[in-house]
Amino acid sequence: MSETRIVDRTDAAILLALDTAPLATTTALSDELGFARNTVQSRQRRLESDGSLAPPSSRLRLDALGYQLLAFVSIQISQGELDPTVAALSTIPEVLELHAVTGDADLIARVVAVDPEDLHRVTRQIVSSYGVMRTSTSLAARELIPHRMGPLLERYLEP
Amino acid sequence: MSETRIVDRTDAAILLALDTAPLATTTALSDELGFARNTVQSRQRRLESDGSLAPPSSRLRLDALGYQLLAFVSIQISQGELDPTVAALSTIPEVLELHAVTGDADLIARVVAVDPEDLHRVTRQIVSSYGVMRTSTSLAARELIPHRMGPLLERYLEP
DNA sequence: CGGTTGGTTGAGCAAAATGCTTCGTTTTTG
DNA sequence: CAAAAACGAAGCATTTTGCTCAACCAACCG
Repeated sequence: MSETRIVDRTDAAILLALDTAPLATTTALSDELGFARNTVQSRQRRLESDGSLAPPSSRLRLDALGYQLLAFVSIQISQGELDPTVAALSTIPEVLELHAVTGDADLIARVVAVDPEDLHRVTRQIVSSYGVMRTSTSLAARELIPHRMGPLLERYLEP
Repeated sequence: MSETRIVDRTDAAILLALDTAPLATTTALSDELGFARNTVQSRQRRLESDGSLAPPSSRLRLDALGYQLLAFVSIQISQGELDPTVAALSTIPEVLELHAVTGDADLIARVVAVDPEDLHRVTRQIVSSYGVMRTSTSLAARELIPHRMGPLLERYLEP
């Protein structure tokens, strides 16, 4: 049982304040939020060491890396070959996420590419990976709601 | 045309170093990487003000928020009603992302929930949103590759 | 109920980091 | 090739950090 600590109101307030001023100092945050500096400091450290936070590089936006194309690739795999298939797909840098899903597909991969041709290359690489039987690509043409956490966090603020 | 600045080798090195030590100071980074402190400082500031980085709260992991369930919901909508539909779906906090995709579905939403019952509630809310005709939910049972940026960034390090 | 534990606060202080500026050198770019 | 932009190095006043201590409060427990 992974005893996952769960964010509380204080953590949420700090995280939301950081969204407004990502480079804010601990002192500035404690001033603004009305917490003691000690509190903000220990909370920030705890969030980091807790494993509550993904690596900082995950903040990097894909277009800032030159990747203009995002696709969701549904993947059907051979029965009982999950582990080696995952290992094979892990070697493809453009595969940003991989999920085992219910439904007609077995896996869903989040994939990026610089242009259509590049996407084709990556898709081909996926198809030819160990254990992969069939794929189906959904190209994300427009990002209608960019990844957001704010609304969930704001729930914590009103008790 | 949004003239998007693109990350270079220096930026990539800084971001990757931060993954190892998220709370590292600018001074420590410049020491470790062999760049001048000025350089690291200006790069970090530029990344933030550039819009190259997503809000810090996007680093927060879902399970740290108490959300154990992740699902991809395919959504078919009424023709020509995109904007109001997006507006309606935006009001649901559990909808973390929304993409317009090619293929049989019109939209794909990334949705979280605390438990199956909660997911059912959220799904119902999506279905009953303005413009939504039909949905199909794929529950992400296991996260096989958690969101990662590292492999893409590491490409920048070898010139 | 008394005791314990865990988190918050406030204060203080030395050490460290930051913000900023200047200047010479590269590197890029038109 | 020349102008412009980026980088490295150095210095310094100011701010922040890291750490410690003591007091306080709430929840928890035997």
